Amino acid sequence: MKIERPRGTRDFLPEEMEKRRELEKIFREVAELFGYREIQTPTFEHLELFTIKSGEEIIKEIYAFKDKGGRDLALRPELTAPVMRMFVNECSHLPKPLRFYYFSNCFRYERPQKGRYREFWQFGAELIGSNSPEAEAEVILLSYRMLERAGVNFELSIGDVNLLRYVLRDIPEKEAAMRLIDKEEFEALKRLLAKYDMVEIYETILQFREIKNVEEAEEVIDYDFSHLKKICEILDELGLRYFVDFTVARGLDYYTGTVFEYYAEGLGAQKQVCGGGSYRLAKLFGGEDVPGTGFAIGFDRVMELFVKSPKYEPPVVVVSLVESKEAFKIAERFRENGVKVVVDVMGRSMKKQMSFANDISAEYAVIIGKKELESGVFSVKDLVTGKQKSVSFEEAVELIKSKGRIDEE
RNA sequence: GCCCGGAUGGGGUAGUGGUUAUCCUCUGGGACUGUGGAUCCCAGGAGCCGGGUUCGAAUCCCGGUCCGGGCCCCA
Repeated sequence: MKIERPRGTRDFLPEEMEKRRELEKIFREVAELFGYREIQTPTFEHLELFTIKSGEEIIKEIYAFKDKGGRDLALRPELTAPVMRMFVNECSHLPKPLRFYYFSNCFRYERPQKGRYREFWQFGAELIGSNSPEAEAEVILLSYRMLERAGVNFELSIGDVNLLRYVLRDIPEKEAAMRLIDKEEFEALKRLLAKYDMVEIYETILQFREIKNVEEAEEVIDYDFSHLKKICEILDELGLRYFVDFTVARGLDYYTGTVFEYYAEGLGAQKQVCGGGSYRLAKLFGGEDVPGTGFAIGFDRVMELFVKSPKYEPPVVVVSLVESKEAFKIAERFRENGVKVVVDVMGRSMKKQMSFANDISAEYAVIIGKKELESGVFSVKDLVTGKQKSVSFEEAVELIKSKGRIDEE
């Protein structure tokens, strides 16, 4: 009986893994260029951390369990809460702003589908200590550059939950209305608002749908847009492409203002590749009321769109006709000189060893027989040209490292 | 949690209520014991799981699991 992978999990073979590392490297480089430093938090936390942030009803979407001491724990379903917990626990005294980035797996108990898995990876960043327009512009810029470098074709929408709260200030069911706006279920929204005789608010929200920038918004509603305007000024100056979209909403009330989302084509129903915004979470977790701004990129979704594939360098094959310990010694000499080599561990004939070298697309074979062992020379065969020559060890290393071709015997 | 569609060697597939389940690829070995790629030969390896119908099920039916797509959700 074969043991299957748990539902919604994946195995990554070398080729896929190399591609993932390549994308990860790009994200890291960009984050570090912005002065962000990597952190890591535990894979599991107290369940409470997540219920405080998101409410009891999220338990059904979480891998929650009791440990042997009866503690209620949960595999992290996201990273903002753990990062803010860490901040409150041990970083409150550090000079602000703090710039952190992370790349970790998260777990959610949901129905898997394209771009959605039960174990998935998030690459994110948090700027802690400020939610000024500059802080928010920086975080948006960082996420923008990361997705850009990854070659993703995306659309960026920037919204303001404060504006929505302002508009909905007299509605008893604010949260529900917010959700409907986020989901763009305007008919249901209309019914909800009609209940409270607030249809004119509905008209205002409908007008929001048409808005593409702050100037247009100012004509629709009397509201202080200076914060958002400042962000837009910076982003415009840098040539970023985005839409102001006030229907970008969040159901939870620790979001304080600016929120943004990135969408990409080609992912089916799961087309959001990144989401972010400003929040006040530190206080919820028992710390001072320090604001933060951050985002999380759905790493696996970006992977679906990430085409660049690093070229795999096959190893040099040491083809041995002598005792294996001699082959091991020679392989070690090459490795000490930075040359990636493999030796036969299958007890194969020379012919088979050559054939294996060919199968893995090796460019060079180093042949070690009695002759070579006695004379101390190395027979290097260029598997691209098919030509071979006898050289010293140093010459062999030099040739292989420079990827030189052997054109004649 | 809901709806739809799938599942045959490691990968890709054919077929059919009835002998030993097709072909390609792959992997290992050999032809060929100091030289790869070509060719040929041999070997390995499969009907998701459980139940039902039937003389007989991989095939039909039901349930489950997993995968894909959509909904819900998306902190």
